[in-house]
Amino acid sequence: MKHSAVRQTIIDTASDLFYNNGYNLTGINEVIKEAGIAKATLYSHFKSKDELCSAYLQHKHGTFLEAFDTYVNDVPKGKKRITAIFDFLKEFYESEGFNGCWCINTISEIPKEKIELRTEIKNQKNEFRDVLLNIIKDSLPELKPKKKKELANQIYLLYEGAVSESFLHGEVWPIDSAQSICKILLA
Amino acid sequence: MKHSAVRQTIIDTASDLFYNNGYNLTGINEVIKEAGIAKATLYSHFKSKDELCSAYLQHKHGTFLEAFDTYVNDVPKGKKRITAIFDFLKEFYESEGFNGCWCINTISEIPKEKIELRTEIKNQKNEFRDVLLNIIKDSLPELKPKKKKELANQIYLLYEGAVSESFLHGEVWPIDSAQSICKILLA
Amino acid sequence: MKHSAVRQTIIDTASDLFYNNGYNLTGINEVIKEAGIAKATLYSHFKSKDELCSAYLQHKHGTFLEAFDTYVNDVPKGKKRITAIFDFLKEFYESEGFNGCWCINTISEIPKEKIELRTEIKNQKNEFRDVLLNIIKDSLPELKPKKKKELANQIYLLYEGAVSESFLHGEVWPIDSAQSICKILLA
Amino acid sequence: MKHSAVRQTIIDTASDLFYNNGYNLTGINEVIKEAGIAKATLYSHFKSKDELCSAYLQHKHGTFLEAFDTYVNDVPKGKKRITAIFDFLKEFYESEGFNGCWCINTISEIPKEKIELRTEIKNQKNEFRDVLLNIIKDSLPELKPKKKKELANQIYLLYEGAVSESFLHGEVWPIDSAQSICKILLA
DNA sequence: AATGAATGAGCGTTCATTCAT
DNA sequence: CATGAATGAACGCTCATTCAT
Repeated sequence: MKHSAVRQTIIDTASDLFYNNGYNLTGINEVIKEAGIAKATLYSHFKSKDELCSAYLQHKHGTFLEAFDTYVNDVPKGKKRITAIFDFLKEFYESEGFNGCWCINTISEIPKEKIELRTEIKNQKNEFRDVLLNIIKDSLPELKPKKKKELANQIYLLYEGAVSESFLHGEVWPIDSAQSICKILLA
Repeated sequence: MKHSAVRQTIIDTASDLFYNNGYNLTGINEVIKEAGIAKATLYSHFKSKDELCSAYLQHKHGTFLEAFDTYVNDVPKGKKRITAIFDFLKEFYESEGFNGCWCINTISEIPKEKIELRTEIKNQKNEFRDVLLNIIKDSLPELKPKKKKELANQIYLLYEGAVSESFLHGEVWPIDSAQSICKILLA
Repeated sequence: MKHSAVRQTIIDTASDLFYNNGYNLTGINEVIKEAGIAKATLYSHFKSKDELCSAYLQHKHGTFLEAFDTYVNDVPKGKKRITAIFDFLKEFYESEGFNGCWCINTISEIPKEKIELRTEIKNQKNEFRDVLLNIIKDSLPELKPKKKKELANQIYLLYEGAVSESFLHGEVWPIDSAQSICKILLA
Repeated sequence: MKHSAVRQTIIDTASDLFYNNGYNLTGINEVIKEAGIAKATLYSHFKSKDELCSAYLQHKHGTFLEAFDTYVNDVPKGKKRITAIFDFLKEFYESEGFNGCWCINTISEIPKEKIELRTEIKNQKNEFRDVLLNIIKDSLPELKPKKKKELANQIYLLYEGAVSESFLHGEVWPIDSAQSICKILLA
């Protein structure tokens, strides 16, 4: 197996385990056993569990953004596309293995001193806000720049709240609620 | 020192440590050292770390609800009181030691099998929604019952999102954003 | 409750727990909880768990000897009475809560240095051998003294083996086997 | 040191300690200190103390059976070989570190729920009975099968009783007594 | 590049016992 | 005389990481 293929196997395996069972609750031994590799192999690809955590976050982020873009861009521009953001979330919520937001989950598990991981998480969220802003720019070009940014932040806030709360309660209403608020904001 | 006083010392100490540094990242040894008690003393008051976790969650919830009620009920009834919810949050955010939501933080740290803790967390959130609903009933009696409940859920969602996001970014804008949306909903 | 009554309650409770669940596996807390007394009350009656262990052994021994005497002396003198020893054991084996020999069980659980407990156990066994010897003297007066003693030791050995092995296997055959050997010895 | 060598070192060390000082009275810390290994090393070889206990029992059993076979098969076939069983036991009793029967000792120390260990112990005893039966088959082929099995059980019972009692009293007479009974049975 | 045995530090928990009240 | 809160020491066990091969 190619070097990079092993690396990807590790990331995929770790991602599933970290996301499903929690970062601290998943031991290195579990990862290597599931990935079918030796312990030192893991440490030759990632110099610490934290570094693997970083790779996990990036992997989830990349996969998410791709799925998100694909879904949303498939919807006609305009307000429809904006509210489709929450349709996407509903699908995400209903998909097998939904476990809330990896960023929120992970930030609770790591000590404050681990600046690099916390920065990674902030960056992801900021990038997601940019993605939302671009969708707005595309879909609602008539809005003033300031208004666009404000709306992006609002939708971001609703989205994040809906992820957390639908997960916490195990119920879909927070997503519906977020979407209904979104429609009001667009009115 | 009275028995119940020791118990409260343990809860206070554990609460600070769990909330500031994380539940799993805080060892029992740290709690007893900080509380100045022996390990067996802790275990005579709480039969497991999980039980102490439960006490921690309840302590935070109780303290929070009291401060919340005091603050909000001090504001004249009506829309003012509703939007004051986010003024309270801003004070909470700016207070020393703000570390986001103990529920969201804790639920990320515990395995799925720990039903009791997860139930405790859900109950707290539902109770908070009820508190919001009662404020609405008090402040906006003219609304239809269904509308009241819907509004309570919306404000709950905004509040929760604002807590998480202000903490994650270390910035106040999510609270402002939530409040501005709230005002729109009340318009 | 009278002082001595409390003491007896403790001994009875501890005896049941030590015998059924093992000496080391039974904690002081379990004893006091079951006996319905305070911890310091126990320690006012027994200055250590070892001392309670001693009382437990003596209690079992006394109860046993009484039941044994009653049973055996009810059988007509002669060889019948000797072999009835194993009928008694069969009843003991079949009684609820049979858990082998408290001496053998306990001696495995305590460190070699605890001479007092080990002596207590040896004394019990020697006393039991004397009891057997007396039964033989009573039942088979025609035997020579040396033969009596030899027979007592043999029956003792068979009895002890039968207790241990019936318990270990959870089967009655070792008692039958012991009895059949006994009959040969008497022939 | 080879992997399997470390494993054997652990078993040897644990066996000495468990057998001499008792299973519950011997902590894992004592085992690793004596074996000169790290705690996690022990747990990489045995996933629990119980599993180590199982290895200890098997080790004692194996060593015992080998010594037993060697000794007994060195004696000419016939009644001599049968009674030599107790000569072997006398040597065992007189050997340094004799501490009774590991099975009897261990079964007193473990809770009833530990079925696996209790089964292991029963199996060892049954295997020993089979060994005795085979010696009888070899040595006294003229006996009827039923008689052979009966005799095996009787000798087993005498042997077990003699082990326990010689250990308990610290005296050799139970072995002599058992052997004398054995001779009667063979007469 | 890959292995897996070995580690030191720490985990949550339980014990028999003491002592101020 | 009885209480029960508090203790220090030890328990069995798991962790992320290293290093000789």
